Amino acid sequence: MRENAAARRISGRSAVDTTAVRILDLIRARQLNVGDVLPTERKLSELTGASRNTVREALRTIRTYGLIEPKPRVGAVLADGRSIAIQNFFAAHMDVSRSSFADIQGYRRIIEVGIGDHIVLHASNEQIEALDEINARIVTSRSIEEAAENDFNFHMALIRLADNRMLADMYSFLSPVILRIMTIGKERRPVLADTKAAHGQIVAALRARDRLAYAYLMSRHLDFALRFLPEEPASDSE
Amino acid sequence: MRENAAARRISGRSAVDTTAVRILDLIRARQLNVGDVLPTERKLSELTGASRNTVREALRTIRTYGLIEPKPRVGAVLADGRSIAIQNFFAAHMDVSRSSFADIQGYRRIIEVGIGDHIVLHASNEQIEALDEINARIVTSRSIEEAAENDFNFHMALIRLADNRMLADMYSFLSPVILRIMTIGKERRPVLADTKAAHGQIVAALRARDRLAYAYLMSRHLDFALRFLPEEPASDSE
DNA sequence: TCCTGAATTGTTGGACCAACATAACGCAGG
DNA sequence: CCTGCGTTATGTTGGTCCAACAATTCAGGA
Repeated sequence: MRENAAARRISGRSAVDTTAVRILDLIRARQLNVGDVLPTERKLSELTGASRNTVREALRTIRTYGLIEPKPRVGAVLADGRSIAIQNFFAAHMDVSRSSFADIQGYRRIIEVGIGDHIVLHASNEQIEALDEINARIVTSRSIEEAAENDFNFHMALIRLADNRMLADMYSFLSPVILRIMTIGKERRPVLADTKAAHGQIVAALRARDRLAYAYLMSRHLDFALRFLPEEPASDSE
Repeated sequence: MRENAAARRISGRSAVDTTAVRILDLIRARQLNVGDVLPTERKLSELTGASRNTVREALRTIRTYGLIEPKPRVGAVLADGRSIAIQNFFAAHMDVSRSSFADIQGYRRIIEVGIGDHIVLHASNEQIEALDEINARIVTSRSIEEAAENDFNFHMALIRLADNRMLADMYSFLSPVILRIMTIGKERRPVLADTKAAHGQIVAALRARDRLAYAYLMSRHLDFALRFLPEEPASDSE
């Protein structure tokens, strides 16, 4: 145990860090994949020579990365929690509230116009049809909140067609703010049919694989929404 | 204490999670900034009603986010370890999902191509000239890291011309990973003159206010970079 | 200036709990 | 007597807590 501490000192890292590295090495060495289980904490304690508390702190680190999900009775399960982990990272580091509505809408515009090329080139006809289905739900909304949610779902489905996890993660991270923007917009101008029509045109452009039309229509659609937003920044959500 | 744990169980979260949230709330409530110190673990244990081990696990989570750095004798210090934290985060995930690099490059492409319109319409000639200046520094780089940094600075300057806070925040958030991608790319193919030339063409397109040329050149530039990324990136460094 | 002591994190070992899965057991019915 | 089923005992595991010691660092006094 004492020489363990010495080795730790040499490597410059704490026992928890070295333990975390060892566990990650173990995962790599055993070629574990998502769904496989890690040895129990007590076993890991034996394997690494560290105490169970140290192992737990190391596992906590790996867990924060979204790589494992502990399951009682069976052990830690290799997970694919990348999305959630990224969202937590964003939440911990970025202060969305300091951005203005215009900023976020501008960001959306760059993104949603920008993904047009990829969608036109790679999306299947079925996927595009599915967009129509989602779009149809907007006019059935019973409340403004529900309408905003349906609106967001349409745009989120579009984002997903871009086939880029980072993008999807960022969007779901921003979803509360975007929903808030949409809600405010619909409060000021509650014409769901117009929104549905605009979405419909966008889908039609995709169906025709017309990237220029898509870019134009999407850009106009988002600009239009911006026109009905107040100047204030996105203060306190939730 | 026992009923405390029970209440936590009911709230759906673990004691560690709620403790982490409470500590983050504490940081926010006290308006703590980088360099300020958190209460000691024992104090936090009293404040949150959780045991010291639980507090330690919560602190470990926050630490993994790079928000604090523990210092013996004084307590945890609010830190700006974002870069390292994000690098570690992606390093931990590269082994699992190899598509991360492609994801990020795809994201960059959407963004950097997408901001062309705004730059062409709103950037001043002086701002565009400044890009040339930044670009010139690339060939003076003395090391690969410095070259990557100069490369990134050029792209970051472009992003800033988009005049969108959310965008700039996202980019600086991702900067550690982008820098790493650039470093790897330059290690494989260290031709700085080519990069400078590609950047120069992009700036020329902006100067001519030619948005189509910009989109084409930028898209090609980023695709080109992607071609020199390994299939299995980020094999253990340091 | 140097040194002692105190405070704090780092680490360890141990303990208990709740949840859960499995094995062992007992009982009714054939 | 055997078989099948429901029930109970048992063991394992993560979650939490406690007490103790080592290592480090700083404050303050000799």
